Amino acid sequence: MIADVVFDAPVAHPFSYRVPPGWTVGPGQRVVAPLGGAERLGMVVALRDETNERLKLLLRPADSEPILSPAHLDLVHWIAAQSLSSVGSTCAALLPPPSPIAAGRPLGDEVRSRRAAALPQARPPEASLSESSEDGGGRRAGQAPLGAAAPRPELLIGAGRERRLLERIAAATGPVLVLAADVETSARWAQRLAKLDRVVRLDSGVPEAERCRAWADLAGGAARLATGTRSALLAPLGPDAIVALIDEHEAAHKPPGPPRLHSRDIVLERAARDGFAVTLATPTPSVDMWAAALAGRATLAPSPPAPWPSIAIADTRGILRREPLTPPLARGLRETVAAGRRALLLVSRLTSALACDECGVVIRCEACAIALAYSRAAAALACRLCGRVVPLPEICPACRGRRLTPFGWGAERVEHAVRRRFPNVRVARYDPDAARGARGEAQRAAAAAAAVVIGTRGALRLFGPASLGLVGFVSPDQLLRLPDFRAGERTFALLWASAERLQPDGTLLIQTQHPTHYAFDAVARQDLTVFYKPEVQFRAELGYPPFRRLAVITVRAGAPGDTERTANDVAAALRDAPGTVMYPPAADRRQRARRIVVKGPPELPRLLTPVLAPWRARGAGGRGIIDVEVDPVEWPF
DNA sequence: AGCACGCCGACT
DNA sequence: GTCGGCGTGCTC
Repeated sequence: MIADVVFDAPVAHPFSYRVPPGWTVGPGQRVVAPLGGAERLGMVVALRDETNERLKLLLRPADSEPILSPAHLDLVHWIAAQSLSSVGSTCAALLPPPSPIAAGRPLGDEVRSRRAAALPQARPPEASLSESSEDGGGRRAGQAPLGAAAPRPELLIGAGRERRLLERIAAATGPVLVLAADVETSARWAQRLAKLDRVVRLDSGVPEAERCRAWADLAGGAARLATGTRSALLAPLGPDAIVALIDEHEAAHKPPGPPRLHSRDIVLERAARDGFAVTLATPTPSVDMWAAALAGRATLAPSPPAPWPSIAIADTRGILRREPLTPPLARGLRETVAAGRRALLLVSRLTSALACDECGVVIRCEACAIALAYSRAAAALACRLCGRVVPLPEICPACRGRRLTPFGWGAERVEHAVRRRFPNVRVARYDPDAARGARGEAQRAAAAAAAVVIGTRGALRLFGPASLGLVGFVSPDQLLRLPDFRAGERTFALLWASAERLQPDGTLLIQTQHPTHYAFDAVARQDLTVFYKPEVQFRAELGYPPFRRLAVITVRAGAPGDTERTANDVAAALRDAPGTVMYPPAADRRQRARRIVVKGPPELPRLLTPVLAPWRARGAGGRGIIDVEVDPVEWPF
């Protein structure tokens, strides 16, 4: 017997091994096998009734039985094809690490019969294995395979959505899986569900042994309620399951690395195949899901409007801003603090840059070409990419001008201004991305005790619902102006999330030069449609997702000349791909790579795969120097 | 991805 | 004279 095994590596093909006599392995079971002189964890994708003495032997099973049913193994193939990732990497990202106990013994079969019963053994007949592996991906958010009989996914929106979800779970008798974008949210939901029944956690926030037991308990029926993150997407569930995805709009549902596919897209595809119900709970759905609902592929379940803070706009047009705080925001801060309430100032970035008042040039890193971050405290400029620190220049390198001033309201500048204006108020800066570990904890404690917190969007998680007296958006125009078609969507989500954290008599104050922007209007009127209607129209007119799909191809060869030449070769090949539009290669910020953006129809992955194959294959003529990101969440420029 | 092999610069 | 850089290629 020969087993075809895939590994967590960007290699498209499986590796073949002899199955030692007496073993019973199946497709979907993980094994340890020798590869490249090391013992590596792999996934058996096929078994062949042949033999070849020159092949190496498998070393030991890593799962005591298949962790993926044939149907789910096929789903993994679909995911890999969608995202142009390898099957092995996809398995590695979407499954929990194998149990050390199972890996240590030759073969375990004591739980086999019980567990197999809970796994769906076959896909709906109309969606055959070969069809789905070949299709490379017409289906998008909320698009069920033709003829499948799964209920439509439901978007739980509005106030009280999480309470409603909890009620629904309480009423359910079948298995329930709650999927969160991060471990902390998974933990929070585990606590909530614990009031109903025993809950197991499938995420990395619990010890590994507990995590493994959770999977087995869910499969065997010993546990009915589970929470987890991305590694729980393929957890064993019966067809009567309820699966809930929390905060569907969160970019964290599509973390870096393979498979580059949003958890929402994976869970919707799985639900359509397995025939279970999906609930997406979010304050502000992604535009993709909203459009799916408009097209009838998902249903909206709104709540009646709840108490809402007042929204105030401070129009900054025509005002030369030497101060981050306009008079209305300064007054709001003073009154909020005086009333013993807390305030949050949201800045769009942590740092400011230095620019020349005379010629307008921004001081950039010589090596990386990105704007150097201005620090008043350190009296220096620092590069966020390479770490280089240079003293503040006296004169403009471009025009020799002497008027260099900071621009952009970074957290540090805003903090300085607030402290100067309110010397007796406890002010804290919170930037969770910059400060991790012990320093992060200290910062968190300082922020928890402060009356005024200044931070980027990550600071929102410091505050519960209806806990703030004032949220000030110092300069949301910086967010809106980002060269990213999702800039509006992200700004809107942040505004709405801020409003939900304000007390009903609190105030959301927005300083902007675009006082009539529909994102602000929608929040002010507490009406999602005011934002989504024009946004969906804009996406449709300009051919952006979800109406067209995008892929970003990064080319990086050894020498700069090679990179450029290869990028041009790839671009020439793409120009002939039917139904796609290609934007010519552009240098990335570090000038070390070229990026090519391709727009295309829903089946874009299938169109790209053969065209890019010559560059994606390694060895044997291939170059292995390109990287493909399908459906990017962040615009790369 | 890891890891080995392989050919050119600064040093115990 | 070696140590070590990472460019190229392979792993059943």
